[in-house]
Amino acid sequence: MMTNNIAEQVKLLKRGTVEVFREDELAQRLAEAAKEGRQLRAKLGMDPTAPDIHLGHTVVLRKLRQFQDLGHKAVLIIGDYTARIGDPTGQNTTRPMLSPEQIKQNAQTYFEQAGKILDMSPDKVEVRYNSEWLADLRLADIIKLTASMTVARMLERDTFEIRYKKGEPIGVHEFLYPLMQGFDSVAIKSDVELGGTDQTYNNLVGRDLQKIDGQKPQIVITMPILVGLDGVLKMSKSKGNYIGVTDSPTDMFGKTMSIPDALMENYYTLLTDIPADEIKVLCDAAKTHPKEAKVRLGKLIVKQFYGVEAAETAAAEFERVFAQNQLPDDMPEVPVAAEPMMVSKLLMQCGLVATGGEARRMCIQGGVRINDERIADPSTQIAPVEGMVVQVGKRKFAKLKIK
RNA sequence: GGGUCGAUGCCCGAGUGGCUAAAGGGGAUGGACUGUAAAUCCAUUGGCUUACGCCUACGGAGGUUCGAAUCCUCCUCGGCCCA
Repeated sequence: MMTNNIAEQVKLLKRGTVEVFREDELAQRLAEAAKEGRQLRAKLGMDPTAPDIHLGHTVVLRKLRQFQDLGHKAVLIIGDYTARIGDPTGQNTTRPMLSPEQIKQNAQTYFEQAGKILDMSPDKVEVRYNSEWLADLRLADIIKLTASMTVARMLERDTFEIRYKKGEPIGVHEFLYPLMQGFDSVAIKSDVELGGTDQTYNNLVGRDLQKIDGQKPQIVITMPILVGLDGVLKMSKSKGNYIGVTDSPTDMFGKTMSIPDALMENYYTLLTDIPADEIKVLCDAAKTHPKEAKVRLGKLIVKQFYGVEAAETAAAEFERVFAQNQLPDDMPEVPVAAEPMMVSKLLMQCGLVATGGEARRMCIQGGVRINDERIADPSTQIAPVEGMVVQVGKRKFAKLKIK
């Protein structure tokens, strides 16, 4: 009976993962915890330099939530000390040091946003800053730590390997990053560590260090990296190809609608709980019209953050604005003076374009509409009227408010 | 420490004295088509000026020249090779 139960848990936890190191250990650890009546400690590291969470992060967070729902504890590590180095996974090497206040503030933002996915009740979450144990290490400790690793092994890391081959600089201190992160696992005695596949190496180092320390090595679960809206690069804030968890329902839905069809299956699998066989049907263009499937996906995503009603509203709004070319429900209201001015000035005041040149271009290219009338001449004088609707491109709107 | 090569616009990358606001590609944006998909086609892509022009830009600071991304000097950062 117990065995069966455990097998089911493993199956659940395995869904959507790329790899589990190792699956047999996971089953064993789950059984152990059940027998001893203790919570497993599932670790997830967080980078305090980029606190805004997007759907890419939620892939891992959703997995962590499953552990919580099975009664275990999420241990969130704020990498305030590791942030001094910067994860070599990113292209940037050394980052500017953040002030403690800044870190605290970023962490706060992170918790608020992660709370949309995680169970934040006190018995389900533990929060730790890694400066707690890293700041006081002495050189002797660090030497011991570095002695556990060889240069050859370090260079196995894909990012190091690539950069090394390309002749790009690699700071020696960057070698410390995986070690520090691995040491976190030792410090908090984690049972499981979650992360994207880009964290595989780092997380496996944690396993090694725990073994050396005489601990049971953590089970490492890697999740796929969510592809961004462009369909190619990984979803990230800096690439601008993301859906943020704080995006408005309208934006979330709209962005979902703009993903390439080929991405749908991936998104369904990683961002919803729809069973695999059902996803197959949805993503088969012969069985389901892609737009229909995408609408459903969009609703499911919005629903997770804003509820069913908001999801339906967003979908209806989308249909009206883009399929029927009508005006959106709520447009940002922009206060302007009543004096006539050139279109380009007006567009800038509305924040619809960044520069005069851009405004000019938009006009010439036919992207500017005022009260649904195309304005092609950038030197056209416009007399602002209360409620006048200014539009640039298909999705940028502003409603004038005379001040 | 010595030698050598390199740093160009959002990114990659051409350009070795004037024809260079700087080829080409990518990306992005606007338009056509459409399902805000893909593919395709056209256009735009430093700033200001109702566009005549002006200003700022090729790692940084000086210099040579009528004229410099291009030549010289110093500096900063990086690659590679030797030790």
